[in-house]
Amino acid sequence: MANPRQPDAVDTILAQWNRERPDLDVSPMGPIGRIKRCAVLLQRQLDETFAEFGLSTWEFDVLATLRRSGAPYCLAPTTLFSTLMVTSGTMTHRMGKLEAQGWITRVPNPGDARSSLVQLTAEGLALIDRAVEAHVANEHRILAGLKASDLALLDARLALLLASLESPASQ
Amino acid sequence: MANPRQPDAVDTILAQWNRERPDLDVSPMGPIGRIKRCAVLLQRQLDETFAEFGLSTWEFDVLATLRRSGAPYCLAPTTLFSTLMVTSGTMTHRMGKLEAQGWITRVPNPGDARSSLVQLTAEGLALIDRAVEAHVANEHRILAGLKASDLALLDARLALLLASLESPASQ
DNA sequence: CCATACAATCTTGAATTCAAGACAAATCAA
DNA sequence: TTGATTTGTCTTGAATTCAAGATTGTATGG
Repeated sequence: MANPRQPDAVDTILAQWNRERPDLDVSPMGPIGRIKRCAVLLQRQLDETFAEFGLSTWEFDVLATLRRSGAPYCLAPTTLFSTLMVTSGTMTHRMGKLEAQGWITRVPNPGDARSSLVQLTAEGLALIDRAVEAHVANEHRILAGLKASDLALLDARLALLLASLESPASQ
Repeated sequence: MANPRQPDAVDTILAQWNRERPDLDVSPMGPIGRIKRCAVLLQRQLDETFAEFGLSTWEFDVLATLRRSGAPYCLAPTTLFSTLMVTSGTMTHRMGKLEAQGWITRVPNPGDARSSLVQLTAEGLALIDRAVEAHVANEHRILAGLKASDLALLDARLALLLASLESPASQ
């Protein structure tokens, strides 16, 4: 009926479970397994472009978060770690590394003496502006194998799922 | 025109980039960012069920891979780490932990003295059989917020993307 | 048979992450 | 004001992972 497609790794997993545990309806493993596997494979390809700029994924993520926040490219650590879905301890470690590289500096937070603010340096800004151009081009290349209509459908349904996962009810 | 939906974290990111770098077409960040974010949020919810059985994700993954391979639940380390997309060193470490827990044993490989085979113990088999039932139920619950038709569309397009990412041409 | 290449696994050291708790500053209640 | 609570960040220690190289066994070509 619909388009036949080439089998992927998840089809194999589903077939194995259906043989071994026919009492279970393992169909949710399809989308969940594919999301997980796509995430890993996508990440590997994104990393290659980051590496061309001497960046790891997490370095790119922090610099990009500061960049897209707009001038003066300055955010509180709490904003950064909640946006990036990591713990505060992880963020402390990341800021130390990025500061040592000269890509960010800490500036005092006039409104709250418990924290500093994190700001892109001129070097950090120049780097992330170049890196994000290559990154976006890379993403276009990675998705070029899909028709625009399929990509739009995929994105719309991912948005539904993400909204469901982000809603408090699902916690 | 189409269904309005509630905005998610990725909508915010796209809006920020469009404001800061209107020269870039950042639309691929939509699906790629959503896949990454869904993967993280899904994983957190899956972990809660694994924890009920005293399992971490990677422990579940190894035991489940052995289980779905069928009797005698026995695979070579190379099969395991390529299936699970980790390095051989990671697999060595994992096998040590699982063996210490008594969930797997190593049996000699009659065909190749360089390797042993890894086999589920009776305890490991009983554990993973119970855990996978809860895991599948949990996955059903997690996806219950989506209509079946949306889920089917999502899965079909994810399969297209995954096939594209798994094909050698995309490496 | 031997040398060479190849394959499977393990070891080592470094990087990254988190959870839990420590600590200081801010906020709130009275 | 003062004490209690909350908030923001950092520290510590353990867990997990990978890359690179070491080790051992297998296959292959003379």
